[in-house]
Amino acid sequence: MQDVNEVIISNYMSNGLYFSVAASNSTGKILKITLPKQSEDEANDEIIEVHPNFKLSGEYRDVAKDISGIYHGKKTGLELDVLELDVDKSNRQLPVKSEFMRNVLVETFNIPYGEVGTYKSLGDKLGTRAYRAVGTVMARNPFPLLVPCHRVVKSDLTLGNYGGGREMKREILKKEGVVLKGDKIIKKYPLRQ
DNA sequence: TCGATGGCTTGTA
DNA sequence: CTACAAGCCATCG
Repeated sequence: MQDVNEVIISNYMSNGLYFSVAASNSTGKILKITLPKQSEDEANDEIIEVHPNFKLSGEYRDVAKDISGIYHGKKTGLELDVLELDVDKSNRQLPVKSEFMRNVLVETFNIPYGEVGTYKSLGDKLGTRAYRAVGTVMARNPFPLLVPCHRVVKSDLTLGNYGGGREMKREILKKEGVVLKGDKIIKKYPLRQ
């Protein structure tokens, strides 16, 4: 597999919020997704920071639209195989940095719409007690929304932290039908442990 | 290489 | 309910 030399950035705007996705020009796989931003530049800049060689194109606009949909509470038909999940064994600018990171991201992807998992439940599935390390993977998730780290909460069912802020996490979960009281999920089910 | 740092968890008070 | 300590272990500089 060759290096990522150039990425294709596509955008989508909805309700004044801008989303960007970056795909590899060689494999077509998604390398990075941004959370909603106030402007297109702001969204693009987050990607360009990591991938300075880029071109803008509408090629992945449909993907960006789906990402925007997830933010607004819709389900997505996108599958895991749109993502670049190869582990970055050397210095190839790939987003997934370790087997551990890949495993955590895949497990997170499998948390269904409207359900939640916990940092602990993910760790347990992977046979590790490195719950904090699970949180670190969430914090560095290159594919927010599509890999639904917003559905990963603390073991006491309070929200925990989120890259886009706790408020954003709460709002997305509410749109998915998760019932909260303050920072705590009160509805016992649906709940994925 | 090794210590510091985390979107955490559990136990104790 | 809050507060703090200790434990965990992958990652980063």
